Formats: sequence, structure tokens, C-alpha cells
Amino acid sequence: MPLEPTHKALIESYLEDPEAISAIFLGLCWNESILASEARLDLHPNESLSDASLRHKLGWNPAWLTEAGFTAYDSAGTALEEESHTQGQMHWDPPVRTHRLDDKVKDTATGHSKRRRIGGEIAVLSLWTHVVTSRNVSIERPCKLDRNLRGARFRDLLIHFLSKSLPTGWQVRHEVPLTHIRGLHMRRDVGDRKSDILIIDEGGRLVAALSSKWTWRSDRGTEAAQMVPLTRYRPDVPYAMATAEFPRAAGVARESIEDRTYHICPGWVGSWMAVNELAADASALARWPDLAALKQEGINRAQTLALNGLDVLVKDLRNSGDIL
DNA sequence: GTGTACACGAGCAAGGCGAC
DNA sequence: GTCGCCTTGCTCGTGTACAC
Repeated sequence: MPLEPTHKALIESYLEDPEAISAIFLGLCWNESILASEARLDLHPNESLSDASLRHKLGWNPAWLTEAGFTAYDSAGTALEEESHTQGQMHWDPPVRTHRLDDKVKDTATGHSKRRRIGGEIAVLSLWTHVVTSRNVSIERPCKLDRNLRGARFRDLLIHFLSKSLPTGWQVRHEVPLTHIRGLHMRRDVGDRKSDILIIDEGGRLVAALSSKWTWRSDRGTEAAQMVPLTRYRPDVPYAMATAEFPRAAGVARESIEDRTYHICPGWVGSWMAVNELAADASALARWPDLAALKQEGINRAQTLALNGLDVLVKDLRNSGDIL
């Protein structure tokens, strides 16, 4: 399914803004979570959102959402400035819709696992919404994107982003038979396999082979199957991967067989990890009182893990050198 | 309880092939 | 040439067993 013109235009509008690019990739591949309703709290009379979050022992901070642009209303429909005037369940405007980030925690989970998952989803939603609203990114989350289309859309977005970010004359090709790569032609063991994405400079030199993986599993063998002939016959060509994997992001950066890996939103992964690792008896509100603190924690974590974004991928490709 | 490996399902895209 | 059917290869997601 080809990439829609509006999606292409969106990418082209924010090529120089890594955070907006993160928001566009995540927003256009949104994986709706059913746990978003957990963001609606039961409030006591004259109780603030902060007090309610402490009473409920939340793994997230309501201030993240309000800072991102969500407005809280009590059960009577009165906007919550400081305290609720009525008892009952509050709600958010716009409604909170989170992205499912952790497939390891089931929808039916309870206890600390559920607390961790909801906290992580709301943390990333807050960071995502803040970028979208502050930059006025015109993006509409799909209600339900078929899971079998998510990987293809991610790949198409990545191809278009690279095509527009790399110098004139460079090519970003995908689904190229490996036998079309010089050095792999006439090889007996290459077979009919195809490369995910190939980056070719203006001189026709193969700069890198890139694999796009919306999610990542250690047991998927397709990457390794491509790697064998590439590394054997073209060891001079770097092999990289771009992914949107959250729960295994640290493992991808540390253990994947590619030369380098890149993430669509490294800082948000770092924030997500920090929220996930919050102790069961610890307060998210006290640990990260505002969105800036949460964001900075994520950036620090991403740097520690050497998680790089797509902007770094573009720089790395551009710096391929010109000496054969 | 958590993480990992393995197997498998559902679905998409591309290409081969025969019938018309 | 075009259409429909089928196969192949790939993707992401899920279930289960097992080790720690």
C-alpha cells in the first residue's frame, strides 16, 4: 500500500525537527491501547489531582497530561484548576488515548505490571502530545491500524524520510534482490532473498543496507539470513537497523547483530524505561514533577544506552566518506 | 514473576501460471 | 493483455514451555 500524499507532506514539513519526526512516525503507526481509560481517576470532594494521584499510588503524574495540553474535568463537568468540587470519576479533554508500547504486559494484567504499563503509556502520550501541540503538527491518530500494515507503513515512512533527507542524487531503494548487489551476484547461496532498504550515493556506491523493524524479537531469523551473504561477500557495507521497539530497545542497542541500530524516538524510550523501573512504592509525581524532568531523564537514559535517533542515521549515512 | 526461545497464525505483496 | 488462483516470502503478534 503506497504512502499517502498527506503523510509524505507531513514528513517533508519537519525534516529538520527530530522530535516532530518522532511524533509523526509514532502517530501514523499508532497502536491503540485499551488501558487508556485507567487515566480517569475517582476524586474525593475538594481533592486535587496531585492528592488523588498520591492516594491512588499512580505510576504516572497527572501534571504530565495537563502540561501536554489535556484538560481535566470533574464528574460535574467543571474544569479542574486546583481541586475537584464533586465526588466521582473525572475525565480528560481531549480523551486520553494511549499507544500500546509493551506487549509483555497483557491487557488483563493487574498490580505492579499494570501500573508500570499504564505509567509508561501515559508518559509517552504526554511527551508525544506536547510535541504535536507545541509544533502544531497536523496529525490524526488512526483508531485502528491493521497490525499487518504497521510494519509496511513504518518502512515506507522511513524510506520517504531518508529520500528527502539525503543529498540530491542519492537513492533509497527497497526490496532489491540481493543478487543485484555487486559481489553477491553469481553466488550460489544468496538465493532469492531481498534487502529491506539500500542506500546508494550519487556515484552508485552502496553506502549501507538498512533493515526496518517496527518491533524486534531475538528469535526472528530473517535479519540473520540477509546478513550472512552480505557480511561474507560485502563486508565493506555497513548493515543497520531502524526500529520502534520499546520493551526490548536496550537489548536491541546492546545485542542486535547489526553494525548500528537507530530508534524513531530514543528520548521517549528512555523516559518510558525510567517510568517502568519506578519502584512499586515510589511516587512518579515526586520523581518527575513536570514534563521537562521526565523528558530530561529520557534523554539521559538514551545517551547512556547509546540509543540514537533517525537524525543521527542521516548524519551517519552522509558521513560515509568518499574514498573507495 | 520475569525473560527467553520456539513455533505458529493471520494477513499482505509479489510473481508465476493457466484460462479466456 | 487481462483476470483469477495459487504459491512463496515476508511481516507483526500471540501462545506455550522452560529456566532462573
